[in-house]
Amino acid sequence: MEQDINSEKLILNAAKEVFLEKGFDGARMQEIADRAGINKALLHYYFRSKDNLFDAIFKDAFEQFLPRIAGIMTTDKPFFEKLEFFIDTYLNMLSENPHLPVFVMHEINRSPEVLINIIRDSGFNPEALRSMIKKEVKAGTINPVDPVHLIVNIIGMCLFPYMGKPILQGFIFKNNAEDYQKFLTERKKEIKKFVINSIRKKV
Amino acid sequence: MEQDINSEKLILNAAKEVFLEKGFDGARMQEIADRAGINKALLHYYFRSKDNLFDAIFKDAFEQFLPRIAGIMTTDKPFFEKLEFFIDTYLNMLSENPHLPVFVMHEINRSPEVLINIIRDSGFNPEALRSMIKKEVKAGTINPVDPVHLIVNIIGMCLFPYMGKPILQGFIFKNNAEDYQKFLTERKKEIKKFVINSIRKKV
DNA sequence: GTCTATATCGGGATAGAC
DNA sequence: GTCTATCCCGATATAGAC
Repeated sequence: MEQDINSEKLILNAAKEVFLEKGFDGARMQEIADRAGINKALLHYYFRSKDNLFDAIFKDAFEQFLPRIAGIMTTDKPFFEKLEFFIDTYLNMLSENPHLPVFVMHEINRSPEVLINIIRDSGFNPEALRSMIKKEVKAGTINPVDPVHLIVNIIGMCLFPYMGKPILQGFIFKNNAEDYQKFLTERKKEIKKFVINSIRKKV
Repeated sequence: MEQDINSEKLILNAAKEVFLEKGFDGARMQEIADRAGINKALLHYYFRSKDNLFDAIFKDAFEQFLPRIAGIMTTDKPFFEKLEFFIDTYLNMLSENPHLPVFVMHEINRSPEVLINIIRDSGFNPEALRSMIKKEVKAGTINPVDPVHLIVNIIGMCLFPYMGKPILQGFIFKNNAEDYQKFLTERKKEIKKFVINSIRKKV
């Protein structure tokens, strides 16, 4: 654990917290400074403006939000194992960053132009994923299924319990946080079961 | 079409647009006034403050966001028909209000206390839904499945393509809006197929 | 009810001492 | 590099004429 406690790191950590909770428009430079335990002027010393500070955070957050599948897909494990591994890792990431999805989607709505640049930078290539699923369909491992729809289904099922936490916890679980936590851990096996049931070839 | 073009309606319509696009913190009273074609001072004449105006919009939006299932569930149609009807109506609503999900979830993060009041007002009762699904499981119509997980799965699959539109359209569809629209219409049958495949009893 | 003009204040940004 | 004090604009809100 290299706990570099220099000011820049402190600022970035605090800024990430505040921006993720409040969004760009709701975030206050004062609050970021307070949480970082430093002065407001220092923010402008390290990052010239609120926009600059935000960009540093957002780029990072967005890349984390994009499922890191390249690594998973190149292994030679069986398809269903890859699938389960992907669901596990993505849900783990969400547990550690529960605000990430709403933050990213809200901010992208605000200014979709930013996306263009990030797309260029990121080496994200959906084609690998597509062809992999097609291969499985051809091999007869799984039922015929459109790769994009399958991915969107899975990610949607993973994201919603985190994005909708206040609603679900409030309405369905009568605000019992413990019950909701239990529900979240259950989802790993539930999503896997649901997906595999749907696409596995029947005997 | 009773096109009541009195100022209050004009304001509410404009406010809904702006708040849904920008969120509370990003919305500007000036922009709302402009879009309504009236003066900024008039906003404060009808609604005392930005908060008041927002509350009027949010309550409405939130109730729309909650899937209106009560009516569907009381019919005596077969289970799978109810299911398909639910998916169709929910996706139709989202097509007409694409910003709704991100808006609601972002704003609820900002101040979850508001939820409490709305819960009290709304007559939403998840118990009916729960017991209905349980009944189907018992009757052997569908595989054993936890009702809450099933609902969360379905709603997640419906919501994500709308919330993540800029991302999906940008990354997967190379910013071709037409292709993405086609994808969205496909989802009706894809989600139904995916769900039914997963829970239907095998012969 | 609807407007113009203005008060008030919060928050991003800068100056300048140390 | 870090602080205090201050500038200054933009945005909500109000006063008051018509």
